Amino acid sequence: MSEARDHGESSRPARAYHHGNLREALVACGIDLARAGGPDALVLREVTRRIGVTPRAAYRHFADRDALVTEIARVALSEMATLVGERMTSIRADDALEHACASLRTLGIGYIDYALDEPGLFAVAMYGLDRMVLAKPSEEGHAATSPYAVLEQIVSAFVAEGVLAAERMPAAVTMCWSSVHGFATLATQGPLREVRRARAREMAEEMVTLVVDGLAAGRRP
Amino acid sequence: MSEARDHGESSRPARAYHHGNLREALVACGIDLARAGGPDALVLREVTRRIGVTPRAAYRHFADRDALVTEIARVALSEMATLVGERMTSIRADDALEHACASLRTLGIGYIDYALDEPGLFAVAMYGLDRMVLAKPSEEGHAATSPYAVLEQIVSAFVAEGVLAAERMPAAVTMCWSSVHGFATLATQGPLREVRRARAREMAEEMVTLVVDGLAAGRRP
DNA sequence: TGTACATCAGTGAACGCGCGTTCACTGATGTAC
DNA sequence: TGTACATCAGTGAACGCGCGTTCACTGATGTAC
Repeated sequence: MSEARDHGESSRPARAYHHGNLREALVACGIDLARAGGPDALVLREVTRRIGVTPRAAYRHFADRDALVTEIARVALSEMATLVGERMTSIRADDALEHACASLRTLGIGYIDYALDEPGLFAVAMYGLDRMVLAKPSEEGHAATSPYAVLEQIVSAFVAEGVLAAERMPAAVTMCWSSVHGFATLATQGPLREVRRARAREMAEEMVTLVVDGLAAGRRP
Repeated sequence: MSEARDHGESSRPARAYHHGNLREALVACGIDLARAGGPDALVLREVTRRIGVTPRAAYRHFADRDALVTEIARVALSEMATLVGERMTSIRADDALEHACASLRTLGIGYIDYALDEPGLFAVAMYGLDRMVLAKPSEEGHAATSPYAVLEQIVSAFVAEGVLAAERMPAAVTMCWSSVHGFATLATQGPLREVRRARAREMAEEMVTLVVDGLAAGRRP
């Protein structure tokens, strides 16, 4: 809900020739299509058709369809990050371990919630996920934006609290991400598609709890 | 490797008109295409082209493209089940808990191995996964064929051994499946695509170990 | 053992569709003087 | 303040592609008698 969200057609009287902000309109409309039908529905011609502009016009703003898809993936990813980020700020906890647990829960549930609420955008977001991981957290200034960097940070807190062996950290990160991503995928595009939304949320919460508790209870004698 | 695997063109002199076993040839060739490029590469016209038969001929054996895709998903799923099943038979363990742990590891790693070895077929298999879950294990006679049923059986052993609370079983099943499926998806179609195969296998083993150990160490005081 | 005929398993050509992308263009905008 | 002109942001029509699917058909096969 943070970026370009309203259609160009509504904002201005739409001058005959120069649209004004066609690029933003293309992205906004692309988001609508992606939301409704995932990556396959993100058809360049349909986007221009809806805006009431020639297909060719899109090429003034994007090199090709792929560039548009990538841009929308970026927006979706940042929407998800915003959702998680907002929830994260309201976490209050007494000790550090408790805080880490709550953060991990919030991150996992947030990831899944976004997928359940916006399955189409979630599917497109996976398209742009590549750079999310490959960029090392230390390399980028705004590490906190990337969900993956946030995950690493939280799990490292478990290590700092002596609850998780340092050498197990990579595996723990992988497990957290895989389980949450896997659930989101199964519930969104896979066999759990038929499960009612409310029930899916319950299942997600139980699963995330199990993951987090498993990690927190790993204290060695 | 269990079902139809060789091309029709190689097996017989290929009579001019009647192909002989076109249906099997369609499936075999479809598998080749799916293996090479996933669901999108599974193009009906291309299949018939390769076999050297009119597109129309396919409709003698399949209602439409979707029926062919479904059939290939079924084959892929059964290949995966076979792979896991074979590995499962060679498990030896002293006590029941140890056996359950080894089984769970084998199942998880097998699932991921199949995805890593056959990413295209894995992607198509997800297409046919729906019925795998929705069919309750008790309802079907050959419950052991479905990976999901096997998973439920193994996890229930953890409950029987008093290591896992009965009310947590559904969440545990979900977690196992999600983490393994999520990893397979990330490593196959997602951001972990770039990771070298050997490294991906290492990561998978570490992660599965973490999951299984977490479940086994859940003994309550 | 030979023939008639129903059935089976393909042919060959075409339909309509919608896509991404490219062509040479023209109308609108804003800046220099 | 007015005009010339470069630049920007679109138009409109078309290209080639490949897909899934349907038409009326014909050659091969096997069974009944």
